[in-house]
Amino acid sequence: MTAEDGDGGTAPEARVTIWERLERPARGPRPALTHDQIARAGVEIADEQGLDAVSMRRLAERLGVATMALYRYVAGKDDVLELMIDAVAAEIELPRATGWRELARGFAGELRAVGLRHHWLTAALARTPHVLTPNLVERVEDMLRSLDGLGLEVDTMMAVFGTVNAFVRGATADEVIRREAVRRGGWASEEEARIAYLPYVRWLIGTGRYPTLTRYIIEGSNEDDSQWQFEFGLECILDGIAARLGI
Amino acid sequence: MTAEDGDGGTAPEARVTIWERLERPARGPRPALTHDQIARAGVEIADEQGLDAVSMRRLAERLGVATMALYRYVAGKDDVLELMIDAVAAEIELPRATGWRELARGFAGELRAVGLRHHWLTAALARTPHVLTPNLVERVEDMLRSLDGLGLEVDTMMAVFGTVNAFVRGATADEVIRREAVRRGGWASEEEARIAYLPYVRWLIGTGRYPTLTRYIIEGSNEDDSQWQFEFGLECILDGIAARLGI
DNA sequence: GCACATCTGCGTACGCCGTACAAGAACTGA
DNA sequence: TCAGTTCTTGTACGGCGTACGCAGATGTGC
Repeated sequence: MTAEDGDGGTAPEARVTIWERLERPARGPRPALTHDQIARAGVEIADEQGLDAVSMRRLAERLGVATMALYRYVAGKDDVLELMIDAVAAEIELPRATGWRELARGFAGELRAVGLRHHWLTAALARTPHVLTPNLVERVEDMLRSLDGLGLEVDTMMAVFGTVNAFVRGATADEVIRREAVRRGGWASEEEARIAYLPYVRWLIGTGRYPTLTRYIIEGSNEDDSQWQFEFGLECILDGIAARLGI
Repeated sequence: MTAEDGDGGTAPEARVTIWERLERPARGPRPALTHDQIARAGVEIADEQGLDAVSMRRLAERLGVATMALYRYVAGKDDVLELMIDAVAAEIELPRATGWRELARGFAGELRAVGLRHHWLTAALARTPHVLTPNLVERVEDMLRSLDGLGLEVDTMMAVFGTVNAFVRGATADEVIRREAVRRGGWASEEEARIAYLPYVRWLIGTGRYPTLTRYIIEGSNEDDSQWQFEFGLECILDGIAARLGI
């Protein structure tokens, strides 16, 4: 939260993104780090100890440089997050040369997998303002291309992508939050967490105001809930899109 | 990130949520604050200056008490976030006595409206571990009840709710991020932001690797994009659910 | 070969943050 | 009245992001 003022009546100043500053000038001493190394180190720390553990000091320590050395490569911590997001976005591998529906399925599954593998991703995406990192843009392009030539307007194509994207992010975020609650609470399994929260749940049920939810808690077979819910939702969405657009 | 260890082999300890600690004992001096006031003050600060501005010090200052006084009412900052989330969740007003589809539409629209009105909500939901606040639970119950009696299993009912919920949260998050980028960049309008990012977009287009995205940028009529995209996606989802479940 | 512009790495310092701790103030029930 | 309980507060600690300026490494033009 550095440029927080927002009240200045100044003219729209051009924002220079990291991605435009990547090529290094050929004048001074050779840099000791690359942006890739920074991104990788950040991802490692976040994977191991959570996003809050990614501090400039710890990052520098892991890279073997002084804290302030990092600021030669990034303008601030937000840039680090952006590098990290782009790094894991590269892990999204889309299937080649299939129809839009297969590609959407692949994109959804991969995005969810990445979000679960890197449990900090959801929080990072919610924090950083600039989300058009190169690797993400590349996936968007692939998705749009699969929808091209079906007689849709570009706005509609983007809406299709946006719908799938929004669902996957929301579903993954929910799932991650539940898993994180288990981890941060110090419980070994979801079962232990359920036991720990039992008094609260009992209190909820005891109020008598949530009969349907109570039925879900008691009757529901909560086996592999998340995966099944995700696939159910995704197929509904793809069905709805196909029907509405006639594709 | 207080209970971050997660390695202790201790037994599953019961977690006592705020909601169970709300009733006060009748012994000591009268409390100067209520949880409601704390929630309201937090929401005000976040609305005005963003979620990062909600610090225990600032919160206490606005309430006219010392910083540490807050800790008589909350166990830590996470509790404050939870109170804030529950406070704005109360703003979700569902239509009465309609079919599941109308109710889902209402829920979606209201949740999106709340998320846009309180632009910090998305980030808050991504940070706090415990998301079963009373007011949220109440909305879940209403949604589930509207699906009851249609011959669905409880798991399916919950999946329907989860799908709609995930989509709305994802879509709203995306929208908020875009708006926040404008605000934090200090630009007065989205048009100014577009101009500021023009060099980057030009660079993206210049690479020639994103032809379909380029077409969207050039041909797309980006008028009221978000609202239209949201409604398009929502209707597709409701269509798909109705068709798949025969309801 | 050498001065100079330029870039890199780093140490220090400032003002924030969340919150542990313990002592004092306010209130109640006996 | 007064012991017991709860509420409020000041201080302090370790951590955070990063502004600033200096020392040294590196390439360029003479």
